[in-house]
Amino acid sequence: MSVRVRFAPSPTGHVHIGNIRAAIFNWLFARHEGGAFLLRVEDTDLERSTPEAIATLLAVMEWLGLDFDEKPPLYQTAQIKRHLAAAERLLAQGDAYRDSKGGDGEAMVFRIPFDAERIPGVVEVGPVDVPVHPDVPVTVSGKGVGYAGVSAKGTPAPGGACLAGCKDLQVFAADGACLFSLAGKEEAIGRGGDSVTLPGAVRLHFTRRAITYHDLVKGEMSKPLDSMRDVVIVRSDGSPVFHLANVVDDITQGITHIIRGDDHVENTFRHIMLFVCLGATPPAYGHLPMIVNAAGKPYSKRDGDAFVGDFRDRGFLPDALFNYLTLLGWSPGDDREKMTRAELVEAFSLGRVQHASAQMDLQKLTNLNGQYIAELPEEDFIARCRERLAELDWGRAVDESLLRAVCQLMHSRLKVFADVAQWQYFFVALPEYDVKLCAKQCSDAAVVAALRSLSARLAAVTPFTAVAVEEVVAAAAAAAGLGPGKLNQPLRAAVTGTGIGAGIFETIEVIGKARTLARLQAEQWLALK
RNA sequence: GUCUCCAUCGUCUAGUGGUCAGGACAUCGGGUUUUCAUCCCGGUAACAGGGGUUCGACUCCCCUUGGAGAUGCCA
Repeated sequence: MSVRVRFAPSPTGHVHIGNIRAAIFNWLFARHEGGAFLLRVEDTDLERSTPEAIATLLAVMEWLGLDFDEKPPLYQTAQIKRHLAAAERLLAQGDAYRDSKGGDGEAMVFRIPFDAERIPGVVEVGPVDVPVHPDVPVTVSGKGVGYAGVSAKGTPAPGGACLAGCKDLQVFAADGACLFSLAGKEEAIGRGGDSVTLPGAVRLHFTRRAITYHDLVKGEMSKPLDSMRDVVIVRSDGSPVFHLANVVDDITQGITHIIRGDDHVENTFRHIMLFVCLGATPPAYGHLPMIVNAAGKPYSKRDGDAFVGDFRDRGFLPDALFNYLTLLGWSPGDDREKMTRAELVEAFSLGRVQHASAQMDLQKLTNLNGQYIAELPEEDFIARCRERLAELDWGRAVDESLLRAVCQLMHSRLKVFADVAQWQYFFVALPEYDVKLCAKQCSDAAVVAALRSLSARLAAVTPFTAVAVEEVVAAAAAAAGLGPGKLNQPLRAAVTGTGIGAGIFETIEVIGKARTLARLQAEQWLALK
């Protein structure tokens, strides 16, 4: 059977970086295997799943080049009938029951099957004894076994298990008397509605069973059935719960491999049971480690820079972000880091995915982005800069030849497109001056005199080239008794207002004679001292 | 509390019993006809702790510590 994977986000308008990483890994896996990558829009939260939010989701995927197969995508809200039908089926089979605990009406609850052996991966662990607190009566019913454990301090600690977790259950009192034995009563209690309440019990004895599966990333996984509870699948208001909807949709879409975040490992055990009880073969699972913030904590709504759109807005290239994200929690096994899509598709495998969570490193992303920008063809680079500049009020109608000259000069040092905002001095008549910098660079009397002498000297320079300017500046510095190069930074401050940039003579050539002279003569660099 | 998962430089990672524990980002120092960046060269920096198993553990097992997730009507 060919591989079919899916990305199933709930569209909220803000696609989280962790979610999109899951999408990327699914996409990579599908492309590597030559399978299908499907999209499912889990739009059950009507409040947040607006048409705009869905459009944002699709735009982000397109931006990152995450093309999906079998359009249009599956919309979860359109599947409610299937979800509910599945719930009815479970109810009819005795794999679910109605319960009113906690809700207004009756919710529907999936029962962990007592004959759990029919679930692939369920194994018998062996007999165990669990101490219980005598102050809290033990209850045994179709909803499970209720009891209180004993904490380290000897106080009652909340406990409980699904009925299937306690095969061959026997309940004992302090004097050793057997208060209850489940053997032979499974049917009457499980589906018949019988229940018993047993005060004074101190010990539970039963055969422990566990459900296991092989995780494509983490390896063998196991969970004792007695640490599981039955699962609500339909709310008391009649709406399907995530667990049901998710599994039913995966069956509908014929998903063979589920690759998702670590936070779902716990759900996997019950999802496998749901698949089997709905007559489907459980898919293979692979759980990706989470991406955490700089503090090592999971990203929350409070963390500003965790949305994909934010990275796009700050001027990261989609290929750079894509590449960087593949490196979070995965590596090709050799020292390669900067890799093309084709190389990533070729090298990707779930077995090489990390088990532990990864921290986002903005500096490394930025560095990688700089590498991608450096490789951009000149025309492409210029186009992106123009687009970016158009967002700034002084960058809206820039001269084309000036723009090209600036781009050529600055290309190698741009790491993020948002930084073109610092190019103001190339385009305006008078730049904004860094007061502290000017005070530092242009306070010396000899420097000031040399700078003043420069406008006359420079006025005579034709053509106004970097080489010619350099000669003149060197001469001016020498005439003022300044060492070679000592006038360079003061000149930069006086002409550009900043202390950083490309070579000063090249920069001045691009700025041009007229504006250079005007800035020198305006003496803002001095007035602001 | 209980259950599940996790643990190599500051960060991302390589490593599947024998390595001077490698690379990248960051950082520090030097160079590229003395800004910043690029580029080049070099340095600092890690196996969470304790027990085992073994001739020999980063690597296998156990415990502790720390972190994350789950614990019936969020997804």
